[in-house]
Amino acid sequence: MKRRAIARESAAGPGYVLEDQVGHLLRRAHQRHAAIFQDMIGDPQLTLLQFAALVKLHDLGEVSQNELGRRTAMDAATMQGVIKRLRARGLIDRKPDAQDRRRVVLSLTGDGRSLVAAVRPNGHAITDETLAGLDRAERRSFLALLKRLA
Amino acid sequence: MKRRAIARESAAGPGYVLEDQVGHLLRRAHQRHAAIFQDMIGDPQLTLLQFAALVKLHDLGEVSQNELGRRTAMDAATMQGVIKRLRARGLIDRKPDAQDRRRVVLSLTGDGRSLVAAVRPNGHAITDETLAGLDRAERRSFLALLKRLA
DNA sequence: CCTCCATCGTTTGTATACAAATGATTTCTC
DNA sequence: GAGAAATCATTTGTATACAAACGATGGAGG
Repeated sequence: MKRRAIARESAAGPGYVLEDQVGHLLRRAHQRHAAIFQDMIGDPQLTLLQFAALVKLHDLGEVSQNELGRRTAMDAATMQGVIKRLRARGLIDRKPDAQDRRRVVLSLTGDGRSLVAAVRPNGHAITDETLAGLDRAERRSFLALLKRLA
Repeated sequence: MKRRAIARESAAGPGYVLEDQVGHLLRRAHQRHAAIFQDMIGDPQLTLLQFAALVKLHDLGEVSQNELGRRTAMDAATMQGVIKRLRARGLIDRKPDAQDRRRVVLSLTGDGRSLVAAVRPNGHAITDETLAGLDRAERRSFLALLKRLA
């Protein structure tokens, strides 16, 4: 049965179905999550990456821009834009690093801390909604496997 | 034990760790897959979405632009750009739809078909490399769960 | 047959993503 | 300690992503 199916696919073509590919499924799952995030985060202006940068910066206190990028999986050029927009909203401060003059030290402003306090709790509901359809055991299993791929 | 941990997190903060969130993990897994794709697809100019559009168009023969977008999970504006670049490379033809004058019918050119034939086999190796680290059973399980989220 | 509504493809504007190159600095190495 | 290599932040250029608004067309209902 299995063998027949494989033989038929090989004859008819490469048996490559776009909808079954990990990459395509990862992309669609991420799309869906992004939509849920925008719906539920509570601040329509805030994007996924901006939220990630704010939360991480809140946890770290002070970091250089590139370091924050590494911690949030953004490259330097992308981080550039994200930080620029967060600074424009007055959520982030920057000052030169005393030890290393190449670096810029980032930190949250009062508004930034307030916003994190206000929206971070929504993160749990967003995660929950993203995983809706999976039960407890399935979620645990899925997250464990996904973590090994990331 | 579990209760202690939860209580401590609630006291210290929301217990929201960026690295453990589905959204962040989905994003990083997709990033890694995209890098593997660019490495292994065989045509450095070809992107993930362009590949998806070509493969889907190969399977369907002829479709309208919006329809192809639906089949590949791209919105109309994104599809616009993807098709424009594929047309610029001479991989795709377009002609007006006889029945519906709003529509444009897309199809692969000879070059387009050749390219699909040349690079689609690499898709399997890309999927394989993306899932490296998971054994057969884990892959099956992961893909089944991911499909339910997408 | 005519108006309302949906769909099609397009454009504009904003926000990722990342390669590649840049100038300023720091660190590494001999 | 000087030259080489690496790191930092930035800029440029290309390619997604998607909301929103657009004009053109199509279909449905009265």
